[in-house]
Amino acid sequence: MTDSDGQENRLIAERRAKLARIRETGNAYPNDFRRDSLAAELLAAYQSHTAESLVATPVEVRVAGRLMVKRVMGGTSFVKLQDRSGQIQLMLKRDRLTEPVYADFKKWDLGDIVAARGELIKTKTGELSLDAVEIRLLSKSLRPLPEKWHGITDPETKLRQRYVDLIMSEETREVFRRRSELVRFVRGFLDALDFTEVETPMMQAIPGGATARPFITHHNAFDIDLYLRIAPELYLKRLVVGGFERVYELSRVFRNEGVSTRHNPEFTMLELYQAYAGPQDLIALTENLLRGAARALTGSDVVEYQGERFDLGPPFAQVTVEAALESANPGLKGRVRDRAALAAECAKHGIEVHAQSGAGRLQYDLFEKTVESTLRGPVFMTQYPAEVSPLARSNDADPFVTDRFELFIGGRELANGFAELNDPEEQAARFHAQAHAKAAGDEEAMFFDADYVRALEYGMPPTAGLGIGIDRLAMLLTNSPSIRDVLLFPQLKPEA
RNA sequence: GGGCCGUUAGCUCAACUGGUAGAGCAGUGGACUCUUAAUCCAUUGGUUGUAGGUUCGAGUCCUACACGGCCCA
Repeated sequence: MTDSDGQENRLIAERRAKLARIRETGNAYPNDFRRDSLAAELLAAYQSHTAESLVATPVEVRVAGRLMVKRVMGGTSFVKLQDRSGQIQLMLKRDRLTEPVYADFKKWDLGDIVAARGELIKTKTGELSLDAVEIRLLSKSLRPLPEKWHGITDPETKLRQRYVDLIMSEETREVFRRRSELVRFVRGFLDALDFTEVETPMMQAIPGGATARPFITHHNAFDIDLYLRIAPELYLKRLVVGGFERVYELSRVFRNEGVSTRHNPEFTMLELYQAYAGPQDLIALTENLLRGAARALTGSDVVEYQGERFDLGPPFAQVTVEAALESANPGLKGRVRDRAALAAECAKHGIEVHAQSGAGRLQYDLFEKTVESTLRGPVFMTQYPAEVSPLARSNDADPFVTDRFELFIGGRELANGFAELNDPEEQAARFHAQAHAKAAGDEEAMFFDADYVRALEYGMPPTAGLGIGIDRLAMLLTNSPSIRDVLLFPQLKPEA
């Protein structure tokens, strides 16, 4: 692992010595070469041409990239350059390049950044190649690349040295191209619906909008502690008050919790708010967004994920939390709001029951434990308890629950939305209850945000809001088993 | 936090019940003017994750620790 081993030093030392010789004869890191073609463009345009037609109408091009394959023979050698689009083969002939240039090339190493100019040809085996008349070393690579055939297999090295993983693995490059495509799709989708993208504070004096432990940092000039945001929610709703009737933010949030295949301390969330809309409007929007993203990224409504198939084509099922609880826990039949019955079921599953937890809290804990992982989906779970939804509007007919929904696919929560609580007095009461729980030791409970209540007092139109975990959606659409696979630089413990 | 597994050359992997740490790729020297994981000849390279312990002898057995993976909470 460490670089200070004599062995690696020897390999690097050889390359450093080569670099030193290059420095003696000129600029070792020139930046005056300009390419005019990418590997994939050339293959797309000329792979179908015959050898004869390429001779009859010569095409001269300039390419550059990383040296990934090197097959040296006596007077003719073949190498492959890798650029952002793919790889192209160069044919290097001693007679054409001249003896000293060819001799220099033989000293180059895999990993070097190289430029070439020449005419396109077809080799005897029909591979489109560049018959080089000029080659240059643009950037010396000092560290040896992993083995060409297997690349990196150690998952830790792939994450810690993502740059090497990206050099070696087309699969990894493809995952992150698709993630980028996903984000672009989402922005286009929302822009087309007349949503405005905004940026709200990541450093907040009062973290809110979710139940989670925040990171704390310090602002020197004000000499105050600030929190990294756990959600943008309360700021986005202030903007709805201000008249941004359709608003979204697609950006990073931070939660001070452990790492797992599904969790990273910082992750990317889409949150959007739409005035004069209800939960069913956002359920429809969520379906359209997922369906469109699947089509854009995979060309199909049917997503294959870790051996399962999920059809995002038809409208997704909707099931209430209480219905799912009753079918997963027969002991709750007809007593799904009975705190004693819920506590008994919780005990059965080893769930800690706190004295201050009401029936809603116990329902939610039991739901997470006995239902969530069984939900294949896509399915919207609806009617979440008000007790665990302090920012959601209560259901008109049944104030025990809120008009909230969560989308599950493959046992994982992907989205969370609800009709927003816009009654300032009830919001103040809910904040008080949260602050009370926090005082009683619940570190994830919310703070009382007086300015947010003041904003609501100016009047917020009836609004529905939605949050979608972009990393988890990227996992689904790239068939990645771990969130680390869709994060370029996931959080790891520092190297020893 | 608990359980199990992993860590050997730059990379990918071997090394039986404890008995001289090996191979392929990469590298170095040589041959080779259409290769496709090019081929052929020769060759360098190791504090076996770290620190202890048991033993005549430890990559291998024991303990602790570090990092990672999987499962559970």
